[in-house]
Amino acid sequence: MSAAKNPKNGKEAIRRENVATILQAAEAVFATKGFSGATTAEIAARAGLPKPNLHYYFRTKAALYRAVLDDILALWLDATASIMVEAEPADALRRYIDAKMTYSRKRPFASKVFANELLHGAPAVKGFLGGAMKRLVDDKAKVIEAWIAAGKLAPVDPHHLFFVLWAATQTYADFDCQIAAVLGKKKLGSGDFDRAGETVSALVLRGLGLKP
Amino acid sequence: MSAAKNPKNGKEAIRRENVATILQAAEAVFATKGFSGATTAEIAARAGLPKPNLHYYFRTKAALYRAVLDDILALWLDATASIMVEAEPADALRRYIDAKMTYSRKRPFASKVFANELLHGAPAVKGFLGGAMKRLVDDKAKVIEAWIAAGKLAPVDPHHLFFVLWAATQTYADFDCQIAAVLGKKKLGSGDFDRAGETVSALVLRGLGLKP
DNA sequence: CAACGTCTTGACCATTTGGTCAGGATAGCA
DNA sequence: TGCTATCCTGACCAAATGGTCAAGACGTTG
Repeated sequence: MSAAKNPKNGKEAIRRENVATILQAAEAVFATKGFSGATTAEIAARAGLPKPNLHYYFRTKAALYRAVLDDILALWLDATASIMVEAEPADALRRYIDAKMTYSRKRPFASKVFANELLHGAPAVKGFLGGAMKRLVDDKAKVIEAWIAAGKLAPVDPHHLFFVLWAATQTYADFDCQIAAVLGKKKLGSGDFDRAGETVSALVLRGLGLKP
Repeated sequence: MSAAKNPKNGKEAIRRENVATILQAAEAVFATKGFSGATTAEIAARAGLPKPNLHYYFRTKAALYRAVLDDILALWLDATASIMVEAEPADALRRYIDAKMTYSRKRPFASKVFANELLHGAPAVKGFLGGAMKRLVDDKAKVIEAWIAAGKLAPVDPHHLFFVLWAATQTYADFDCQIAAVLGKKKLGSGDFDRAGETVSALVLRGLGLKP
């Protein structure tokens, strides 16, 4: 096995590692500073690399931003896995809320970068929103409608249900500092996220006529 | 009555008008570009003034941002008016949701500026969050708890209830482009906001054991 | 081991941008 | 009418920042 084919050694490994390091640093900086506020110098410093080296891997700041965003979009499409006709509604929704809440706790930077992108009109992901994401949501909305038609769920607009679920879960990542401040804490702990998940689940499930 | 005391004429009126125009332009630009992405040149252009004139009224970009933010914080503290012990829970909550949703529809820029500020760690409003806002929310949380104690409401963590309500209503201002894209529309119309308000109200009220 | 392609980096550049300044215009007032 | 305070603005500047470049280091391969 040549080094070129073994990802653990050689230049291929160097590239892989550096790209990963840069993406991670970039996600953090874009999350806390926004696209315009982030500087390539800061990202490079956080990645522990000289700036020109960063530009060697990603020619422009915009290209780096796109790469970070692409990573995040991939995450997005997964979480809905539990929503399928065969599943028990209460179970599926509980799982979905839990998945989204976990994502907010574990990948807050990703959520923030995405939120920031949306806030500014989604210049870089408009295509995704109206394309892959719309198709996915339309699809899952049909599942909800099927549940309603089967009398398993109180009538509700499925799309708006999703908007509420996204908002209620992502708010704990995006606006964590507000929530922490109002709760009188310095930072949110896993206990807060548990409580949040329970509250959202209880509200939504009972709101849909299901047993929490 | 001297001109100086009559706000409709004279230099005082000029100042008032220019300040208002600048604040409005700034709110729009800060909302769509963020603090770092906004340029004083663009704000000035939008306000129809030369840049140095803008700096005449607001010495620095940061000062202008603070002024915009202060306007927004004032709005924030009002919406909760309907939450009081004497009120009927279902009625009060419906009103609150409606007020927040209206605010999302009518003042989307304000919501976005605030969201942007929170996303970036609230450097400029941390004091407000842990101060006036925390006190207000703690106060309103006691009202919710009183309702629960009186058996008018299913048990729920009052703070997290508020977080969910904020998220569910503000998402229609902050992330409008995502919602529009998923709904297959160019822009959200008042019909969408109506439907959103109904959905949130129905979910939350039933979720709290109330009649929607 | 030599030659080649990939990676690394200090120094540098052009542009953007927040902010300044000096002097002119204008409103209010004696 | 003339004096003062406020308002307006074209021209300008220093700092920050995205991006470049040329030269050197390093791993890989024939």
